[in-house]
Amino acid sequence: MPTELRRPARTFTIRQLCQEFGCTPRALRFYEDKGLISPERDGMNRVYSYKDRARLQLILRGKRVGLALSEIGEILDLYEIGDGCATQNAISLAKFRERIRALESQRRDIDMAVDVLQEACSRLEDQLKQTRPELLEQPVEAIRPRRPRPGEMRRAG
Amino acid sequence: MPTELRRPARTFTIRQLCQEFGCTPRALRFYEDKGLISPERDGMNRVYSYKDRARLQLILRGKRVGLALSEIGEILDLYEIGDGCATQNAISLAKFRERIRALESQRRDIDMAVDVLQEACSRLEDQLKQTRPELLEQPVEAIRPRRPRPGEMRRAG
DNA sequence: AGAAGACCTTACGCGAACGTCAAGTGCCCG
DNA sequence: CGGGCACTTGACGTTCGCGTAAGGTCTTCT
Repeated sequence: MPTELRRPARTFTIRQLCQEFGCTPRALRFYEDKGLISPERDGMNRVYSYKDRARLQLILRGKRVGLALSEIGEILDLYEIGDGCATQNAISLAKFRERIRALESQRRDIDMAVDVLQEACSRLEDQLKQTRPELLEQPVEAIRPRRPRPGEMRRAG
Repeated sequence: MPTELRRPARTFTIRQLCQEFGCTPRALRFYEDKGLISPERDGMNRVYSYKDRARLQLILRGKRVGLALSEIGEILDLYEIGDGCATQNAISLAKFRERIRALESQRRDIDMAVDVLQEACSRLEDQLKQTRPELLEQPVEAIRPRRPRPGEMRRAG
């Protein structure tokens, strides 16, 4: 089975990856600046491989769960090690175990937050059913560009 | 049943809450500045009630799941509404539904991240078992204050 | 030829969430 | 009554994760 059939050796432009994952070119270049991805070059232009794409996916996932880019970098490095320094690996291992515990605790937080929000939604629904049932099930922007409230948020940007 | 037995009407100083929840006085004042908590005063000093404490807990939970302080503020406000403007409530409802979806997706991300990390841990363990089995099961700091690596992270703070 | 895109680099800017002084107040303790 | 501690209010500094010009290169279309 020829290699180009097993995996078409496809490459991606920066724009393509951005569209696929919903991020900006600036962000990708920023990640590269931080050493998280290192695409090939065609002249000046960046050329991303499947591997780069996979890394990007991990980066974005990590971000969404609140990892800092530096932490994501450590995790990504792991896949390049192979025969690295044992002490270093031991440190990584301990760190990752900590990370796992943190993530699991975070998952509990999420569950609780969802509960809170869902209870809040029920209360709101009840109220709306009694007053303005036609406003239910609307997407956010279909409702109205909110007028300025008096005591909204004191100095928030 | 007298009230002071049902709930001792206890209050907290800023330091006490900080110790309990592992944050700094600066952070608490910052949240207050943003309108997320409004403790009473004894002269100049802040006096936190059980209610304030509960709000703080929600704030920190929200933070850990990646909510911005402004979003946390909206959620907290909900518990003060009662008979608020219906349109406003409808907007809140839609927003919260969105938030719930986001959180559930985030939960999936966490599950995947945990998988990644756990797989990574297995690989590291295998390697260490073959090379330096005595380093296993150590907490991070018991191992060694890491020596400076050459190509660590190019410009990360 | 000229204009339009898609890419590049450099560099300054920004908002969020605090950290970190500096300077003052109130209260207890020896 | 001086010292120390916990608290206060500014006000400026910092880090992270990019956004946003400004200007240059290369290809491609008309």
